[in-house]
Amino acid sequence: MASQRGEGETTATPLEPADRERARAIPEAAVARLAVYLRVLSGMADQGVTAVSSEELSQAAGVNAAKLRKDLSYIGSYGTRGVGYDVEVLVSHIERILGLTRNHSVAVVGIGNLGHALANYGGFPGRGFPVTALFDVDPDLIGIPVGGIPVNHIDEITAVCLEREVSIGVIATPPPAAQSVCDRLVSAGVQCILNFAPVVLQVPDNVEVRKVDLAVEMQILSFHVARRADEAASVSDGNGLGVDGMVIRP
Amino acid sequence: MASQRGEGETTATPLEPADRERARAIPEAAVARLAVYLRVLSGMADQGVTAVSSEELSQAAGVNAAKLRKDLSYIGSYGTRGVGYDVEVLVSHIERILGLTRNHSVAVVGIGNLGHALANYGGFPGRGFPVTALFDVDPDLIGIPVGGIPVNHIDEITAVCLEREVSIGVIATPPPAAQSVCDRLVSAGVQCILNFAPVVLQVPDNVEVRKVDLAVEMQILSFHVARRADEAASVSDGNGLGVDGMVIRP
DNA sequence: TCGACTTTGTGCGTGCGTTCACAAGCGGTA
DNA sequence: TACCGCTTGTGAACGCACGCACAAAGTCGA
Ligand SMILES: NC(=O)c1ccc[n+]([C@@H]2O[C@H](COP(=O)([O-])OP(=O)(O)OC[C@H]3O[C@@H](n4cnc5c(N)ncnc54)[C@H](O)[C@@H]3O)[C@@H](O)[C@H]2O)c1
Ligand SMILES: NC(=O)c1ccc[n+]([C@@H]2O[C@H](COP(=O)([O-])OP(=O)(O)OC[C@H]3O[C@@H](n4cnc5c(N)ncnc54)[C@H](O)[C@@H]3O)[C@@H](O)[C@H]2O)c1
Repeated sequence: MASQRGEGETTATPLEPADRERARAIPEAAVARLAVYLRVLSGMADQGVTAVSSEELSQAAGVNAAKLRKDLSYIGSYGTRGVGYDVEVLVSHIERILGLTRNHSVAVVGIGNLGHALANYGGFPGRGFPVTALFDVDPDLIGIPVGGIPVNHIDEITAVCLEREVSIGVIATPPPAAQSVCDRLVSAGVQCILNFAPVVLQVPDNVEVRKVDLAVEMQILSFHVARRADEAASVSDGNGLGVDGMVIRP
Repeated sequence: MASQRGEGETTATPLEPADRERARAIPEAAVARLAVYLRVLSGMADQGVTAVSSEELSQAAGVNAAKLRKDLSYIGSYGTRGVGYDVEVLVSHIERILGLTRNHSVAVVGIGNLGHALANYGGFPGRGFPVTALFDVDPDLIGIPVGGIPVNHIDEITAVCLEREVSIGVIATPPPAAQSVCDRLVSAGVQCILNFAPVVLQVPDNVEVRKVDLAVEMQILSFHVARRADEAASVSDGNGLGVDGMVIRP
């Protein structure tokens, strides 16, 4: 995958003033979808597709076509009426708005089960997020390379993060250590944090945190199971389990 | 109204009709937060805290106090004015609404880097989500126990899912296999899917999909880095804001 | 060159979610 | 018992986001 970057563009493309104001006004929800469009578009580009309509793209991305067009309009007018969008043009503009014209160095803290998976994962470097530093407290891990990067001791976090210009920190430690690790990342100058520990992190205003909480995801799914079961129960008899004849048809 | 403390409640607590209507009306966003409150409350309960005010709880959960109270009001009125909430009471009611009074059996498909981490993770069983089935296509993996569960071949997915009453399927395969795996899960009767593959899954209406997309998370972070950098640039850069029209929100 | 057709970009109504602000309700106290 | 201070629960206003529907704008063929 990975439509290669660093091709024709200058390494640090600053946004035009007009784009700057645009970027400020893009709704958070739209930003998340732009990232999805970008991936779909990259896939299309890899398959040699050069043009795409909002209808096609919206279906591939699983959203409403009007919403897609509105999302794209936040970043400018790069479509051609009557025709659609040029895939490469769209890719490059979304990348520019998302700040992907520059690489973002990633540090992973906590090289356990999850940390290993993240460090070994090949999907990030190809998308402009090279993992350049790994940290842990376990003496047995220090110095061992994981995914090609040797693990550093957490105490070296400030020096290493500064040296390697880490801009995104990933927390994959046990919950009790998460806040302390977060604090250390922040004082090392990291302003973006992706948190896997099921803990609500307290950070200063200038730091952006996103959390990935699998237990929460499952509980949301559970809620929908329950709601569905109740719906079924209130329609038919009081038994939603066991013998239903699997009536799922697309 | 079922307001009495129903301790000693049986494993399958059906929702009262009144609650059923409530549950249907809970905004999706609130459900996600309820799951967070639940975890914070569980932590408090473990530390012996028995009562909590909306102010305390909201700070621990990192949300606005008014929002927290509104969220809690969706599930009923279980607080005491002038005092606050009883931690255990709140825990049990949130669990009931989220459908956590019953266990949800989980199947993981794709036992690679990520699948191993998930299968080994101890955080799910403790929260009512026992992992009871693992699937892969790799012959070397079939039969090998991971986290105590032997890996089955993907071709056995229907039989095994039915037998073990799997209600949540987790997809951790490479992207090209994801849609096909999803289809097989669906035809095995699984109606809830958690997808780690960076692919937009197509599913029938009666199936609920949630996706965890790390690349998207990082790109959102990247967007904020870029926006912040531009902001800094426009402050030091005098001519940046000559553009007309566009109104910027504070 | 012109007209017909296609698809974008967006103004606008609608509905959901967030926030404010305060009355209602409860426990403690005199 | 009556009062006081505290916290909940919620009505109401607001703001954002979604999606419809259509004019604008371009392409293509004749
Ligand atoms: N494994 C999963 O599938 C999964 C799923 C959901 C959530 N999580 C969460 O992700 C986090 C990591 O999970 P895991 O399964 O990889 O745990 P793990 O126990 O396998 O690994 C944790 C690692 O963090 C290291 N560590 C501990 N304290 C540290 C500190 N102060 N500084 C740096 N490193 C430290 C440990 O040495 C260990 O290597 C946990 O918070 C867990 O709740 C994991
Ligand atoms: N590892 C990470 O940290 C990470 C991060 C983000 C996203 N992801 C995504 O998660 C998914 C899994 O990542 P990974 O690193 O574990 O990959 P992996 O290659 O280590 O493991 C994939 C596993 O899936 C199995 N598999 C392949 N086709 C299958 C099929 N049709 N049915 C069942 N099993 C099949 C393979 O045998 C392999 O064991 C990928 O889609 C990846 O993009 C992973």
